[in-house]
Amino acid sequence: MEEKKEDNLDLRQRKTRRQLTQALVELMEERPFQELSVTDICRRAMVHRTTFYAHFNDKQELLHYLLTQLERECIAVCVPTDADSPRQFFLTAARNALAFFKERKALYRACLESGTDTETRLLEDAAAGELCLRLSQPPFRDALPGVDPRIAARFYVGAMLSLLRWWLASPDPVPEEVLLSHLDRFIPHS
Amino acid sequence: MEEKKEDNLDLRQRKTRRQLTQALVELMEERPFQELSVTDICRRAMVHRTTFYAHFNDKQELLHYLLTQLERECIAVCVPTDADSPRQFFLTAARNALAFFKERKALYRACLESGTDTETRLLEDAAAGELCLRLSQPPFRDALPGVDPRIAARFYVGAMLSLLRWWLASPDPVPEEVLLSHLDRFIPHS
DNA sequence: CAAGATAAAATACAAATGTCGATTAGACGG
DNA sequence: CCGTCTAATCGACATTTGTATTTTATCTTG
Repeated sequence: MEEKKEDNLDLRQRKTRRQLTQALVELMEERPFQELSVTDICRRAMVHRTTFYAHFNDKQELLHYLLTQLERECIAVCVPTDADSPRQFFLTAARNALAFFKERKALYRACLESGTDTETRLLEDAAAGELCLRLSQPPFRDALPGVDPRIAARFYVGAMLSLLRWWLASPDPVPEEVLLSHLDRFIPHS
Repeated sequence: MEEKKEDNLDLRQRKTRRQLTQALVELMEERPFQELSVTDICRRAMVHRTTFYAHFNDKQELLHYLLTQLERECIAVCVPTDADSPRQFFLTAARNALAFFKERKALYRACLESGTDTETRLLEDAAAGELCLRLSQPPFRDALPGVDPRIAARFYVGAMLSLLRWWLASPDPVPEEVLLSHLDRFIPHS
């Protein structure tokens, strides 16, 4: 709703946003997002309901806001700082992502079960953007001649995230190393 | 909600379900799903609101119902009947899927913009299941030694669908042949 | 076709949603 | 520190949601 820089917001606004997101996180650990009402969230956050509507149009928008922050954290954590090939870059990112989500399984599950899986969509766009950027810049620029970096980025990010979703949702998941070794195998060396 | 065989439902039930789904399709072409109320849908469908709740718990459940039907159609249309290798199988399926969604862009967009992109999630599960099944049965069973078919299926289906989403959402999409030639390149020959 | 089953409609209700305008409290700059 | 600006609160309101109960209409089966 608000499109401001987020940092130069009024102190009061940042405070209520923190209270609301915090309340949402707490409540999502108790019961599925679907069953939460705006009234519930406001009660928990000790924020007046009209104030909620001054910030977000509905509860999904609050969730979206929360997940955008999470996504930023994910990108920051997972993108490798050093890699000598696109292949290496991607494999390291995949390994990092696996670790990142393994520790956030609870929140992740809660979001998936909420029906609106905005998380992976947000993440997909952000990650594909990041990878695409790398593929079209100096270090890796000429490593893949004739390949559209946007297509390559979407392809591999989509593959990885789909695998990740499946792995996180599986009641009896394949061992992590098996997953990684398959990834290693599916990605060409050139 | 109802888990019956769908065919042997009471005539009256099938009728109201058709009316409701039809009304939803119509309304989604007028404005985003989010802005539709159960009351709206019932008014358009000429079905009493309490009857709606006898069939579905909320409007997302109706959407889910609609998309499940669409997904069945998609699988039926896209899965190749003949293919002599996993590689060939997948490439043909991808080509078919591209054509299928190109003709349903409007509905697809409407669903994506609705916030709940249950469509692609449903489709991902169904398609991955289908591919996995093929990869673990006679014709292709031994084509990929040492590969877990579930992992391979998720990987390639995820890649394809992510690309598809990007392609459909792009205001100025890459030519279809370019997309397909990249796919051809990204999938190993073995 | 008639009897019994059951889905749809009608009515009513408590709770939640989304939006007002008016008032109070707090943040920020000079 | 004080004046101004603006966010948060309050109270109220029309609408929507989800459910329960009763009545009416329609399908199915023998």
